[in-house]
Amino acid sequence: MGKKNKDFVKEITPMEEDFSRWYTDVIMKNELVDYSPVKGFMVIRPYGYAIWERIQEFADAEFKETGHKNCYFPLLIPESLLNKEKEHVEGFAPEVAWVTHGGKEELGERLCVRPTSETIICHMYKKWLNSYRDLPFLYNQWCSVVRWEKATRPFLRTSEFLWQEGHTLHETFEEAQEETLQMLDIYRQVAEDLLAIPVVVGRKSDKEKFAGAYATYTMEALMHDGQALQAGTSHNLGQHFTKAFEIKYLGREGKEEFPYHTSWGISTRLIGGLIMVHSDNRGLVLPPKAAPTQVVIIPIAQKKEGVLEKAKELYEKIKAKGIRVEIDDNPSYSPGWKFNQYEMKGYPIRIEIGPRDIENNQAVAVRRDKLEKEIISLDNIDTTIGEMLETMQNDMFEKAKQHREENTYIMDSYEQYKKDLPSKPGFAKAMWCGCKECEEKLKEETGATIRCIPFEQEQLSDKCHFCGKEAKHMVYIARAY
RNA sequence: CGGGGUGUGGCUCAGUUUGGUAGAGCGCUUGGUUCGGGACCAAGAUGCCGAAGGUUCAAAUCCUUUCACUCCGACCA
Repeated sequence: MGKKNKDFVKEITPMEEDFSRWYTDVIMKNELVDYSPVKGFMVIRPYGYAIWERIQEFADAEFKETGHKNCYFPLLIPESLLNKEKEHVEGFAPEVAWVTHGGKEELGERLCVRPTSETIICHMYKKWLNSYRDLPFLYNQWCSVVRWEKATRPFLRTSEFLWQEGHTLHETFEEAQEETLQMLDIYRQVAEDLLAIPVVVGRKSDKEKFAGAYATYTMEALMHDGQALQAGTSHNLGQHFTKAFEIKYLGREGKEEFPYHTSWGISTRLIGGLIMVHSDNRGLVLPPKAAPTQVVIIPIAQKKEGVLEKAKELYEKIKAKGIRVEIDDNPSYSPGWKFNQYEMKGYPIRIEIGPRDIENNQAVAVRRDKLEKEIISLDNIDTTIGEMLETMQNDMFEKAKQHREENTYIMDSYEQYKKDLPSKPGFAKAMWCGCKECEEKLKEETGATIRCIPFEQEQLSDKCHFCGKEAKHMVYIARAY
């Protein structure tokens, strides 16, 4: 025994040493993704995709619960459609990919690979909407979009990413606003209840809002290294697109009306957030609800009589409880090897069962976030494990929340902030007058941006931290991914 | 787009300065002994040394060209 073959061991760069290397190591060594032949694109491997499926399942259930239906729109959008909403084209123009040929023929009109689907969906909605009786339109699609990025990182920023985009039409502004906020709250639940990532919810500044939106709402999470991550957005698009696309209907008063429009999305970026918030130097740590497999059973000395049988019995018992469980009875790896593998992969709970345990009617359970061995009785083991998973989920959320709070502070003065920023990353709360000049100055001088104007406001001062004029909002500021 | 770096079995690399016909560890295959924190023994399989051209009796190694990837700065969910 011993750690002889250490060359082969998949050591992960410690995050204190190089956060970015650490992140890549965790992703690559756990085989979540692989690099594709086309630069900036990513191949999502089965384990990475399984995490995405957890998110999909959770979010989709919420969408259905609130009356939404899924559909699918084409990948390619004619240039003329994209051009219909001016701010929108300008916002996305630098990063769209174009298709110019079909077979050998050059196309009369270029087609863009969707960077988002507002335009093509509006084009269809125009055909589908006739009367106020048809409203609301509550549709969503799960798909991928392409944005030609210069610098990419797996999950956080890739040229193609999987996401979900919901697009709704409503009779009134208020209804659209309600929908926008409702969907943001569902996203908050995905982040907090499923992924155990605490988020700050609020509105984006005009500078940071979606190209063509009336208002953009966001949830912002804080990563281990003190940088912020925009984890989901919901836009109230007003009538910008519906007017540009001439989506009209006959209203209650017999007059032609333009509906109010929303769109909202979350993407595989959430997986990047999940990794950066919870994981450690040994690899992934997955919250139980988001983990593809929640429990792995490792039989010890499995050739000895009764061990494998007992392990299988445990497996069946735990599985019957609705817990996602696996058993690893591969004889060619030692238990120590397996322990390390599953720790790296972030399996929430590992159960060891060997001859000694069977004699004592017990098993050893280890929680991935704590890594402490705990002896549990085989009686009611299914219930015990169920409870452990639940506690673990809550503990992970609390731990992340505590980290965020420890790294959130009130900006003293802007001058001081500039000095402190390199050594003190995290969320800074500050007052802002609302003008674009202050916002641009901040970005230019520090690289940090106004992440959002949180719904939960605090009156820190009545003067803008940047220009000293009358303050309108309290904002969260951070460097972002 | 500017600056640096790297291309050698599946992976991580050595070998390049000073040319001499391809190396290591791990992984993989087969068999056996093991199994409570990265086991061991034995026997195997795997390479147009990123690509093209040149110099030479001889090139992974020297020269030229080219391609790819990667890191750091400007832009972005």
